Amino acid sequence: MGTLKYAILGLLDQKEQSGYDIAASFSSSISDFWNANHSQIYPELRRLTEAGLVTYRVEISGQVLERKVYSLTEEGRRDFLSWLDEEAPIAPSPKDVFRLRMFFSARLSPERRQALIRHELEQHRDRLERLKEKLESYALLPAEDPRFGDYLVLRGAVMREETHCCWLEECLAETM
Amino acid sequence: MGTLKYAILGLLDQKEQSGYDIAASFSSSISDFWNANHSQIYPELRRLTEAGLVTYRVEISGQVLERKVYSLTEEGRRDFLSWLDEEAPIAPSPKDVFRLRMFFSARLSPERRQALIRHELEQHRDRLERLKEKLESYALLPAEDPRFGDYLVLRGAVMREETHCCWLEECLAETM
DNA sequence: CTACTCATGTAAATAGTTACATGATTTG
DNA sequence: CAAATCATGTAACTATTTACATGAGTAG
Repeated sequence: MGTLKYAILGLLDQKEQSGYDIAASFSSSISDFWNANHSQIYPELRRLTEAGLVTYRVEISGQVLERKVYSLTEEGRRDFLSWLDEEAPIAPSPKDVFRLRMFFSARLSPERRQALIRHELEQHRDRLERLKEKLESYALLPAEDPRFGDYLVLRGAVMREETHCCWLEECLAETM
Repeated sequence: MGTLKYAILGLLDQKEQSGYDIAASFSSSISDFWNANHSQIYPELRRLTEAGLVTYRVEISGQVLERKVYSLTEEGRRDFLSWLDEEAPIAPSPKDVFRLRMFFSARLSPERRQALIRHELEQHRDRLERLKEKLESYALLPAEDPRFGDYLVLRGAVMREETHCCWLEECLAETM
């Protein structure tokens, strides 16, 4: 699909930044629906530069440390906006190792099945707490605010985790 | 992670079957949390055979058409059951192209943003209907039934889709 | 006899992870 | 001065997708 390309173009559309900054975004805000390591980002930035969709200037931090600050070209912005506007078919259901385990869980003892569910539930409750805290920092934003997209997806992530926890609790209850 | 390996071993643990059958499972029941094409399955079955985790016998359908029926070896079953019993750390949030688009959606006109959401919602409502119909065929199963895992994950898939539809409806409402 | 399903594979390309490799800058 | 963070890259491997390739069996 080449989605990484558009994730990067979209971040650069918001503000010019380095590969390192992009990697940092993928480990924080965006990590609730996309991620990529620097080892994937740097080569992609090279390809985007070669394709003329982004350019960079070199900044020096301190005495020598180089920092390549990337920004979109006209063509890059056009490409991004045209991707953003596409009505795509929905993605196949995401892969989920835990659900796979539950699918096969009739082969476990009731005790072990419950232990696995409890372990999963604990971790998802932590994630949910973290997300809720983040969400609080966004009061209800108007739809015109440039950060409205952030708010929508964060709200979606909270709902997703809440439902997942809820499902796990039901699984526990039904196996007791 | 090598999850495909355990998905295949788990299916073979349920009953002996061919690569073709496994591929069919990945396009139906299991597709709500895992999938793989036959081009990934056949090479994996070869590797599992070489590793001594599965064996096969050749069946002939009709006059000549060969069908390799795979089953678990003792070692294969041990390996599968030990994987099944592992308490693993939760997976990173799944990648989701639509959420990525929504994250950037401040760059769209309100009309286009709404059109994208409505398009997504229609498709997820269809998927939800299909899942609900499937779920009806499972009455409440006792936790001891070998098909109880199927029931749990199907219930989880319904909840996941319901929440996703719910989120999309909220997105629509808040942008109007 | 045509279209669909059964059945098995390989090849080539893209996507993604983990490890290797290096060195500067900042903070405590 | 040690540890964390800033900063950029490559190499090797694993995972996944799409396309190529072939042919038998079945139902209408």
